[in-house]
Amino acid sequence: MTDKPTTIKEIAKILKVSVSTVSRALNDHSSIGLTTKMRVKKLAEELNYEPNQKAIQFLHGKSFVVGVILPELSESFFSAAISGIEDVAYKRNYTVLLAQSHDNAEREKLLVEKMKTQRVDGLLVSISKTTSTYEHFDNCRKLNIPVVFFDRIPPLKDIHYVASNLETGTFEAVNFLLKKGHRSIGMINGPNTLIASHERKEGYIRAMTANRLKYDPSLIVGCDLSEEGTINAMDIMLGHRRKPTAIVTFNDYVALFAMHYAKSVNRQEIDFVSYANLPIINYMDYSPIASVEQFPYKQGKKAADILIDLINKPKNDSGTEQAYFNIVVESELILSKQR
Amino acid sequence: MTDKPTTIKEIAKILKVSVSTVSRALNDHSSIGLTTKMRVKKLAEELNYEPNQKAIQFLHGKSFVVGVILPELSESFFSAAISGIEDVAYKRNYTVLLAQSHDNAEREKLLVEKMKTQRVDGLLVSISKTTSTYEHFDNCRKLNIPVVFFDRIPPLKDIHYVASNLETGTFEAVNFLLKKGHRSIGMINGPNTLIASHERKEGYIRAMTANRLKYDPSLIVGCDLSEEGTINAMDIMLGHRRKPTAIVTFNDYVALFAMHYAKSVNRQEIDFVSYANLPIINYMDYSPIASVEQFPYKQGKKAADILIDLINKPKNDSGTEQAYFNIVVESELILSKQR
DNA sequence: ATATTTACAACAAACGCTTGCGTTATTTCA
DNA sequence: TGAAATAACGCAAGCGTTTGTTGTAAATAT
Repeated sequence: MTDKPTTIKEIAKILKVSVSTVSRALNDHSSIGLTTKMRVKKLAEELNYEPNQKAIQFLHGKSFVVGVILPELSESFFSAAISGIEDVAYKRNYTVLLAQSHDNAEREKLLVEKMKTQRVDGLLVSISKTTSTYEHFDNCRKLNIPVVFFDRIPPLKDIHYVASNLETGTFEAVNFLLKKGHRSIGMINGPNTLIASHERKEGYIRAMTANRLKYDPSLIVGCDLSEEGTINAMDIMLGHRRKPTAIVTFNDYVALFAMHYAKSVNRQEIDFVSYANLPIINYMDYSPIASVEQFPYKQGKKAADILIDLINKPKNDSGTEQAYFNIVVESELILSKQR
Repeated sequence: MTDKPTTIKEIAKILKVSVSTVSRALNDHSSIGLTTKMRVKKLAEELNYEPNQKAIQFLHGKSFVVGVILPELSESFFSAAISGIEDVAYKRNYTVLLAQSHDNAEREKLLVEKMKTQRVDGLLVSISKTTSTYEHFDNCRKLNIPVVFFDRIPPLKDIHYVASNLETGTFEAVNFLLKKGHRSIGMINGPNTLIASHERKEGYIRAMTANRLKYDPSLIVGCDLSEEGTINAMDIMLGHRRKPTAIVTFNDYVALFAMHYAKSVNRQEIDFVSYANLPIINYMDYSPIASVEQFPYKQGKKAADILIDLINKPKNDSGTEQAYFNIVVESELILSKQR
């Protein structure tokens, strides 16, 4: 039946008016008579007319689409962030083009390329673990596509980003453990390439010194975040001469692996503190006693808002100094519910 | 510097050739001389030329975008499915426009509308828990936008879908428990509105009768999948006169709640079997002894493949009877690794 | 040397829609 | 009654690309 979608032209022909009249009628332009307006709208309705967005986008050079590139949707941090992004995007009449890099720098590059050819109006990016070059993003700037990074941000100047400050949350976490009486606190940290690893370390150190305790670097061990890596780290922890009685882990997965291992070697007395990623971890029998919450939904919202603002900002007229949004969302220590 | 993106026209002007020549040169058309080709390509490179997809899509009336609407990304079934969808979409040169209904029928309707105005070439949908009317999808057909449902499919004739058959997996699960010696097996099922609940029940019944055992309907209790609902169901289970020694739960969340509750009332001896959703559940100390795997990644791939085939199929020339793809992915019982 | 093919490139239309401007009637005011 | 204001609509350009057709020179065949 309905083969090709109805066009404005067909309506015009049937009603024996010009296409411009139809267009204006549909857009409630003031210079169109009420009767013609009605006739046009009625027929449009009947014919199931839907304006061809492709044509309109093409005409305006805008797509009302924001691209989102993130490492892994299955990580609940990101799926929560996406919800935030979606919510503001829809509220502001944008749609979301989503893609996962699967923590692969190559793929990430490819995706940026794809987004570029799709001519998204802006890009929201959380970079992959393995990304070490950043030209593909510069490239976007050349095409006037604003980029806002969130959570996993590259070590660059002159970028827009939204990220959480893990330093304060970590400070709170370590401080909490100290107040609880722990004196030897271990930390299973992430790879040094991540800014987040440094922030955690800083928070740890600050908490120690704030409590007039000596900071023992050997109590912080790096880890590639895999299960094997975690077990290696745990072996170091458990064999440490200072016998840590509490451990701060890089994320919930690491916590899970670590706790599991601790239990298997009968060291269940160790207290764990982690960073909130997995909602279900609270349902476990042996779970972290506290978590540093990073508010992914809020971060997503914020980032999307900034991006869309950026998109709609009048072009930087050569003279105007470009301002960069650097939003830091404070993290917060949340004590686990007693179960 | 670079304000507006470079166009083919500018290249033409600079090189003093026609736009068509430039276009053909860039597309390696045979009727363009090698030297001009080179000149054009070189300049295009220098000017950072990127073809304006909006214009191209508009011209062809195609967007090379498939829309995906699903309930919740944070459910790992869906995030896995998305990965499958993405993979085939990219391989076949499509991009993915994603949206979550958050299990809200209203929002789902809205999203379909949005997808329609965005003129996606096709739609992949897993309907929300609360969806009960389906006209919004019919609407797509009128615009010649093919729709393929996956996993959560509506009870309609004449639709394309990919879904898993939970009946066989459930049969295997119950059968497995019976072979293991259990004689009283409970099932915490989902709401009756879901087809999946029925399939589970059917599988349960078939396994019982296949083993010449009487089927006791009171051993299957419904549940709204919340924690409270699960605890209610568990109370019924635990108070049942036949004392179930094994329980099949609707999904991993329910399993988690149930196991936790079982442990808290010291009934840790009960064996659980669930449906695989959460990868991390295997890291728990007290976890299901087996899971029914539904292969979300595979389902996603399959669904996307069908959709894109549909998109590229020559239009149904009035006479040709439309064929509907109804793909069933068999589920499979996976025994948990001994840990 | 003339006719015919070949190689290369330009012209122009088309996709659906918006919008500045021009063109009619019709009304309003002096 | 004539001039100017107003209302209602049509014309046509333009957004960036692709593509069928046409044009023109050089190369080949006769």
